[in-house]
Amino acid sequence: MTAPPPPRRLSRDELPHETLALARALIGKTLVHDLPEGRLSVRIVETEAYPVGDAAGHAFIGQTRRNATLFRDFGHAYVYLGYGVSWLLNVSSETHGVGAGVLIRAGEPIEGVDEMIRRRGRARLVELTSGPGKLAMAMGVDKRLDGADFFAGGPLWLGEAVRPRGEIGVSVRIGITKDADRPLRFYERANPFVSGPRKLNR
DNA sequence: AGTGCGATTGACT
DNA sequence: GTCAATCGCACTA
Repeated sequence: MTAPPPPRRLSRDELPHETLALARALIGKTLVHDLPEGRLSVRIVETEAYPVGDAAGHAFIGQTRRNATLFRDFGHAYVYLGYGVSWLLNVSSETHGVGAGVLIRAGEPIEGVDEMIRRRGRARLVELTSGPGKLAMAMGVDKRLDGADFFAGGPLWLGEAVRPRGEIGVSVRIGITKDADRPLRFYERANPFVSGPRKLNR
C-alpha cells in the first residue's frame, strides 16, 4: 500500500472570503487534522453558507461569547455544540467584525480511516462523516479547536483538492427554521457521503 | 435561578 | 417514518 500524496496547504488568499463563494469553493477541498495518532483527512463534499444578516445564523443576534469566532477574520474554526450532543465545525468568512461562516456538513474519508472508525464506533464507511456531527467526531474536532486558524500552520488546515470535483448541487439548508427557503446548501451530486434525504441530493 | 431551544444523531416502530 | 437524549447558551426575572 502506498500512502496518497499529501495535499498542499492552501493559503488564506487561495479561497474566496465571501461566504457563498466560499461554501461553493470548499466542495472538493481537503480538510486535514494532524494528530499524534496520525493524519485524519476528508474530501469536503457538503457545506452550508450562513451569510451576513441571515436569521438562521448564530451571528444574527450579535456577537456573544459563544459565536465570537464567527466575527473573526476569514479562516478561523468556529466550533460549537449542537443539540447538546454533537460538535459542529465552521469556517469563519468575510472580515474581522463581520459575523458569518460556512458549516462543513460532510466529507469523504481519505486518510486515517481506521482511526475514524475507532472514534466513531462505527465500521461502515458511509456512517463515518456523512453529517456535521459525525464529521467532527471522526476528525477529532471539539471545542478545543474553536478559534483555531486554518492558515497559520496549525494541526487543523485546509488543503488543495485531491481530485477533480463533480457537479455541484444546491438546496435549502437542513434542520433550520428561520430563513429556511434560501438555497445556501452546496454538495457534490451523487456522492454517497453527502448527508440528508436523497431527494435533496439530486 | 429558571426556562426554552436548537446549523443532530441514533435507536426504534 | 417518529422521537428521545442532552447541555451550553441566551434570555427573563
